[in-house]
Amino acid sequence: MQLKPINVVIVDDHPMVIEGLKTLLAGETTIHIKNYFTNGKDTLAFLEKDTCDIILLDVNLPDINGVEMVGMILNKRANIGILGLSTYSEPSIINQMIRNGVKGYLLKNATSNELVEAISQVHKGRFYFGSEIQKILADSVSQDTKDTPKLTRREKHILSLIAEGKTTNNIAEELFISPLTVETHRRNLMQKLEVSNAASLIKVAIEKKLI
Amino acid sequence: MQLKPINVVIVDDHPMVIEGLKTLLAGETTIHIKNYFTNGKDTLAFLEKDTCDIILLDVNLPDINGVEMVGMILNKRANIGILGLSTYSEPSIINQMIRNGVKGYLLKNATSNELVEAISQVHKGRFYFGSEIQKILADSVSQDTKDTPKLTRREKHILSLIAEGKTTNNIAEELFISPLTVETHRRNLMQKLEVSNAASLIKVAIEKKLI
DNA sequence: ATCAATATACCAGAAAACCAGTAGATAAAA
DNA sequence: TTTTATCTACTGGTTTTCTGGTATATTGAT
Repeated sequence: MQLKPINVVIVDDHPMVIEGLKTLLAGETTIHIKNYFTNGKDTLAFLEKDTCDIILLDVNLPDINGVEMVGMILNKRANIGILGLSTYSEPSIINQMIRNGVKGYLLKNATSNELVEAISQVHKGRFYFGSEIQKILADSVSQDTKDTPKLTRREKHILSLIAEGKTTNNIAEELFISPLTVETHRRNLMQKLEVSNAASLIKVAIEKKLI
Repeated sequence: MQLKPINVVIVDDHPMVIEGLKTLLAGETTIHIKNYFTNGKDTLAFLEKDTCDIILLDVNLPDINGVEMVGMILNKRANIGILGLSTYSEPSIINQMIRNGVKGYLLKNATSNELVEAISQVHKGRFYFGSEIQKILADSVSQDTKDTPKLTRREKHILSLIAEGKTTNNIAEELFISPLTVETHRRNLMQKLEVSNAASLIKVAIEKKLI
């Protein structure tokens, strides 16, 4: 019945992990490990000529940054499903990976069942994020928002106008208020977000999702 | 066998959509529509006292912004799975919703099958994003990166220092170069990203994932 | 009705950023 | 080797932002 097994490529600089994955997937007739690589360069070279269904991609490769790697792979072969792999789980990295197009994420202590489940889900075009990962993502969101100072409606509005590159005078004209008032709001914004200029104001505002 | 149907609450300001959803789900014995609301306030009031498994949440509510709504719901009841619903599909909104914690996203033209599939996947703790949504997300990523001007290594470095709130002089000291040189880089950065001040420089740099 | 929060407004000086134009040094690619 | 890109640096002037104060009108909530 399994005429077409799922072709998987493993990318991880740690040979032990590769062996582990091979063992975990050994019994699965639906999954075929087509190849494995220990760095980004070789993987990309492989993808020049050949392809696969799923790539298990370690986040910490020696040569190429994991996040960029995702983009590069999908640039070449948009229909490969990428499953991120890592030992730890830093929320910001996971977030970036997702934004760049990974279809799933696994910790390296995943069980055989999880692994198979993840691969088959992603192969079906779905996403797979285990419960630990979901928890981590949820925590990172609440953490972001917890120590966010409250901005007034007016402040939020002016903040977004600053982000658009408008000057104090521009904003004053647009809102029919005095430039001096805009200045005050500007100052209050910087004080609340604990920064000392507009550039970092925008950075932390975006980090804290105020824009 | 279905002792515990999945309890679903529908939130949409358009009664027609609510009716449509009720009809589409009518035959499903595994899914029970527990309640429905046409605005955010009522929904939150309901969640004060009662709960459910899944919320089908329209993005364009009359009173509360859809993105914020997600946060508010999860704040009260973290284990409710939220499925975003909308007619159109603006990538940035979908991205925001996901970051705030929706577990899935559906277009309002979804078929009955998709709907049931989405609800049951999310109820199992998985994500559900239909192929259209995945395509939209993928496009938005490639669109972001396609018209991104190339920054030199030095420029990227200085860009990130600007984002940290450092002044031209600070940066010059840190890099052991003339403030005048930093000024030049600064200008080139603004020119490349087509902005006229540091605030918007940071904004578009983050949008284009250069930071 | 009163209190707290918000939005408004001002002065004045210092610091930093922005604009326009130019140009030498170096390093990498054609 | 010539070209191209990058990094470096300058002059001089204008605009904007930042800092440290102060202060009144308006609004929302108790």
